[in-house]
Amino acid sequence: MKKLIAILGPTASGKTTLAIKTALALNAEIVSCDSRQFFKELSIGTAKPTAQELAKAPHHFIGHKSIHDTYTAGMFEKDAIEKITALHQESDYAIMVGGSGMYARAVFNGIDDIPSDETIRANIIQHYEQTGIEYLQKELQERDPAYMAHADTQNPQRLMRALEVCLVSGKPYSSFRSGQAKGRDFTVHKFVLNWDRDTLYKRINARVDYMMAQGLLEEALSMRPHKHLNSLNTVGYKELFEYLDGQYTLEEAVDAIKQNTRRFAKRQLTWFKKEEDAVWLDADGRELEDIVGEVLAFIK
RNA sequence: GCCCGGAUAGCUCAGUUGGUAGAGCAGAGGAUUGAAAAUCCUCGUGUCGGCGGUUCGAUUCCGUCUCCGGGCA
Repeated sequence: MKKLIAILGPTASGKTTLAIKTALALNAEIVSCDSRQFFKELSIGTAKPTAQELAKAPHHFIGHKSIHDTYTAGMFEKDAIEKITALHQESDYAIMVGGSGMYARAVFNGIDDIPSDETIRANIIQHYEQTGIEYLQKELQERDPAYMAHADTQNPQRLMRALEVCLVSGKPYSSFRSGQAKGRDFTVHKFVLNWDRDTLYKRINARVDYMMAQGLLEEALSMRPHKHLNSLNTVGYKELFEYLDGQYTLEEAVDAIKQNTRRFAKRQLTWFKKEEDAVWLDADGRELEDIVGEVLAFIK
C-alpha cells in the first residue's frame, strides 16, 4: 500500500526543513497543507518556503490560489487527494506538510458533501450584522434543534454556516453530518514536530522579528487595499493593518503579532493532540538528521 | 546614619473598618464538517517579604529585620 507521510506541527516548529529532508531521503514530493501559503500574494507573513527550499524538492499547493479566490477545506480535500493519487503513480511515498488542522483532517478523514449557496450566505450575514446572534440561535432552534443541542451556540460563524445549509437544502444541517471517515487507498503516517513550550515561543518571537526584517510591513502595505478579504484576516497582516490605520504603534503591532502567533500555535496543538495515531517528535536538543532518522524508522 | 513610601498570582496593581483575597495583562485547557493563521467556550491557593507581639483569630494593628524607591545629611 502506498504511503502518505504527514508532517504536522505548530507554526515555527521547523516543518518545512524536516519535510524537505524527508522528501529527499524518500525521493518523494511535498503536498503543502497550509491554509495561508495557498495564496500567491502572501509570502513573508506566511513563512512560505523560499525559492531555494522549493528548488530542493517539488512542492504542491504553494501559491496556487489568489487571495481573491474562495478556497475551502472541502475543495482542498478534493485537490489534495487527486494530487496524492497522482504522486503515488510515481512513488510509494507522498509527503504532506502543514499546520492547518482542519485541512489535514479533511485529507485524512474527508468532509461530508454539504451544500452551500453564496446568495443565501450573504443574506444571512447581513441579517446577522443587523440583528445579532439571537436571530441565528432562534432560526436554528426551529430548523435544527439536534444541532443546537451540541453546537457552539455563541459562535456566529458556525451558526451562520449551519443556517445556510438548512435554508439552501430545506433539511437540518445535522442531517448532512455523517461523522464517518472516508476510506483512503493509502496508509497515513502522522508525525507532529514539537518543542518545549518556552522554546517554541522563543522561536516564534524570533521569527516574527525576522519577518519584519524581511519586509513584512511592505508586504502588508501592498495588501492593505484587500484587508477586508477572509484571506487577509491573518496573523501578521491584520495587526499591521491596525498599525497603518493608526490604532497601534509599530512596536505594539509587532508584539501583538507575536502574541497572536503564540495563541495560534496553541490552537494548532489542540488539533494535533486529537490525532491519536500521531507520533510526536520532540525537537529540543536534537539534530535534524536525527529526527529525519526517527521518521524514516517509523515508516519502514 | 535619619525620615517618608513600597513589599499581595509570572507582570502591573486593588483590597480586607482584624474572620487567610481579586482585577487587568501574561499564561493554560478545550471546541472545530465549505472563513479555520478564522471563530467560539472554560480556567485565578497565592508561605498577602521574614521573625516576633497583641488577639479566640493577623495578610490587615504594633515592634523589629531584610530588600526596593524617594528625600535629608
